[in-house]
Amino acid sequence: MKLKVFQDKNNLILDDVECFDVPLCLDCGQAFRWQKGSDNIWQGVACGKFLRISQEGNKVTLYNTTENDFNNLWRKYFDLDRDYNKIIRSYDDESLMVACETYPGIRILKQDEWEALCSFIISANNNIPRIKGIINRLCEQFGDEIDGGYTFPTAEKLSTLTVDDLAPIRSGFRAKYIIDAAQKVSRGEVDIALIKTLPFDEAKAQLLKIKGVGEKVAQCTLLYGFGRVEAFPRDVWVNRIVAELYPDGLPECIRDTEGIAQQYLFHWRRNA
DNA sequence: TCCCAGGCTCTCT
DNA sequence: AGAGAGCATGGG
Repeated sequence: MKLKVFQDKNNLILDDVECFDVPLCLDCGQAFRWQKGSDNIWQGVACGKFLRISQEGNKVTLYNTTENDFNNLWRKYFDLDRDYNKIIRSYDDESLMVACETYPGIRILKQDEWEALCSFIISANNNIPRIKGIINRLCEQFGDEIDGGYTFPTAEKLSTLTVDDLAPIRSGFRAKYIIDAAQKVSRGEVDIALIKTLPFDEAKAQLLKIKGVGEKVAQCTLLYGFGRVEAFPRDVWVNRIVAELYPDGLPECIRDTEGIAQQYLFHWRRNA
């Protein structure tokens, strides 16, 4: 995309953005920590920074942000170097085309690997408002304060806790899974750095060693945390879509970008 | 009140 | 290997 980037005092402006709907990206069920503040400015903590961001038409404002931070952090986080127009054009499946036309601004956020893993462990058999609540309490209790928000607690930090310590976040039966994940990741039994280098199936196998991580959570972690867009997480909504539209298999055109197609379809079906 | 939620583990066939 | 119960909690 012919993205224009320039500084306006303390703010970083993006102009002529394509296939980028900031509120949609931040609130379509892939990340759980962004909140809409007053005056339509969204705020949250990611990439170790507290960010406020807003959008009017094709113009996006990242408040109090340098061009360095944009290029080093946010460009990747918002997946701005991927040509979503090209991907959408490559879809020749009718339902998928409708989904893309309806919600063309969806992008796959490249979140922190550990945060994505932990977040989708919490997502199991849970609803999105409650997932957000649990994760917010987790960050407030055990993360570090940073400007207006809190960082996501590290695996090292959480590995020192017990299930009882997590009672205040009210995560239910998932607490023991969070602890197991934190312990395995912090001691390198599940090695995030290694997983980045592994082929998809081997990477998934590593994640499946964690209690509370099954097929769906592993796929979500690989998609939203590791940027593996060939992942195809199947939740109840996606399963409905597959049963209704693709009973004989997924369309050929989504090969290698299954995860992106999945996100369009998920959001489309959920809001139908 | 009841059903369900971006599922997983454990147990029983 | 495949099916089914149980799981904590709270939003709608």
